[in-house]
Amino acid sequence: MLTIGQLAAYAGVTVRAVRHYHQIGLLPEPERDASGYRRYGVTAVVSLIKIRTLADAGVPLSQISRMLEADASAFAEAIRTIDDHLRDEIQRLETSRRHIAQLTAGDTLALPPEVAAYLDRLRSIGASQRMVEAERDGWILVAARWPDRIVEWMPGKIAHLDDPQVVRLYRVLSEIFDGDEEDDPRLAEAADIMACLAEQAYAAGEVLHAEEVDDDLPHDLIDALAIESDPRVRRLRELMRERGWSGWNRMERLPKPPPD
Amino acid sequence: MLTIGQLAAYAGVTVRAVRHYHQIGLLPEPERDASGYRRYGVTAVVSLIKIRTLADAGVPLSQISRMLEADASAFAEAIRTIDDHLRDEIQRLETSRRHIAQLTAGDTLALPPEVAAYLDRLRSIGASQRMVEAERDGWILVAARWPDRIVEWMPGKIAHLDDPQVVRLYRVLSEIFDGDEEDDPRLAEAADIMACLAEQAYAAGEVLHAEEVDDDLPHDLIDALAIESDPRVRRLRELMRERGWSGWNRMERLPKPPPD
DNA sequence: CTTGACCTTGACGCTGCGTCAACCCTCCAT
DNA sequence: ATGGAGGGTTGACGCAGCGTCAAGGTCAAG
Repeated sequence: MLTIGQLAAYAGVTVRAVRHYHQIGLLPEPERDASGYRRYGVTAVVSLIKIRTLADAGVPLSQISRMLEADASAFAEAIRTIDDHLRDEIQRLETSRRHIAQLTAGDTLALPPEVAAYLDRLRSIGASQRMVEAERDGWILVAARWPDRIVEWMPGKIAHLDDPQVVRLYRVLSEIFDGDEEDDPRLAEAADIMACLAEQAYAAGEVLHAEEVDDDLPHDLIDALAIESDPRVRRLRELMRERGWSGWNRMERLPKPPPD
Repeated sequence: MLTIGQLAAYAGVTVRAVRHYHQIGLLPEPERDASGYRRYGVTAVVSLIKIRTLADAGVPLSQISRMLEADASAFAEAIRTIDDHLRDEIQRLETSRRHIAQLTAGDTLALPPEVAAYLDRLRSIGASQRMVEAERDGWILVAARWPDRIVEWMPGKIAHLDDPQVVRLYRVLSEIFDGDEEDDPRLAEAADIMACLAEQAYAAGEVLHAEEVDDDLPHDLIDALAIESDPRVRRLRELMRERGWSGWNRMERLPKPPPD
């Protein structure tokens, strides 16, 4: 007659595990001796070894009792099911590994490398750290909504940065937002450039029409993000409105210039 | 301002997950509106997306906040650690898959194929189902203790089954244990054969010496197993004792024939 | 006014045990 | 006889990451 410790040692498991198997009814509780100790016969050893064999192979404890009673075909079927689960789990983890290999701190987190390249380019033309971070967060919002299309958009965006007007715009905006003047006169200059760029884009037919995008939320969020990160964006929007454009990131020509 | 449902939908997670992140302090609790609803700003969206990006890559939630604040080198280090864990986990599961592929119902469970072959051979020479199952359980005990050495022992064991005496022995034992006679006369015949075989083995120097095996427990268990599966084994042991042999599975010549 | 879709907190469930806590039993050396 | 080490006993919480009720309060629309 064996004690629980001897049984566990023989089968290569912990005492706690054996008690757990009792609790869930996987291994029957044995008789107790006079002092209340569990006393095991050899059949318990054999059962426990079988249980561990299946458990080590990845069979969930809840299915082991069924499998020990199953006939060959039911057993094989159960094995297939479990193997499928294992395969799925391995795939999941391997996907995780591939993802994690792509991760870097800072700009590239939650963004495809194309966008990271765009942000690097932004920095190199003189955009401030704050500016780049704000852009990054905006693109994170876009990437979450259109993870595939964003990659198509980036080449155009990057090319756009060759335009001296755009460079000037980002520099001016950087200066404005790095300063703390409530009503910086350069806001007007920025608005002028943006209106001019919008005009060019409109002339080239590049302004998005409402139907092309199924969902306004990302743009609204980016708006909110910009305002949250610096309230002077609100003033910038007003200035754009005066110049006949509705927004600040997704521009639309206002139906009528408001009489002032 | 977004509700929790809108926030969750945008980031592609469940509402429950967002609340969980609040609970563990991963995502800060936002302000509440007049009715007690949580109201989220855009920064929460960006944070949540970053959190999901890391979580989807297999980063444990408990480490995500640290990683979001880490510099590039600490981040990379953390990534390595997590990747190592993922690799280990994948290996574990792949090991499980290899194990599970080997599993079959019945005889081969918890036994190497060599032993299964031995058991098949046993059946083919006329051993009864009960007999084979008892042998199987015994070998399970042995395999648990000496998983490597058992494979070396099997060829000899299988060859042993070519001996007509052994065949006769198993048939007689099968008949005895399939019947229900308390004191079957064939027990004596079985004992005679076993004694004879023991004599041959002893002469060939094949009897194990006590020092060769570091551990008696498996043999003791097999003894107990046999007695548990059929009490008449006890009688068989007595008969062996009368013939000058100590045991029934691991035999030793008794020091002196007891004067009767 | 009702209905249905959201929101709130609180709590248990899952998987397979690890790890106290607080106490009892046995055996061995002194 | 005694004391301590090394067993055993039940009971309970903890872990990871949420899913899933329960039992409500709120909001927008018909």
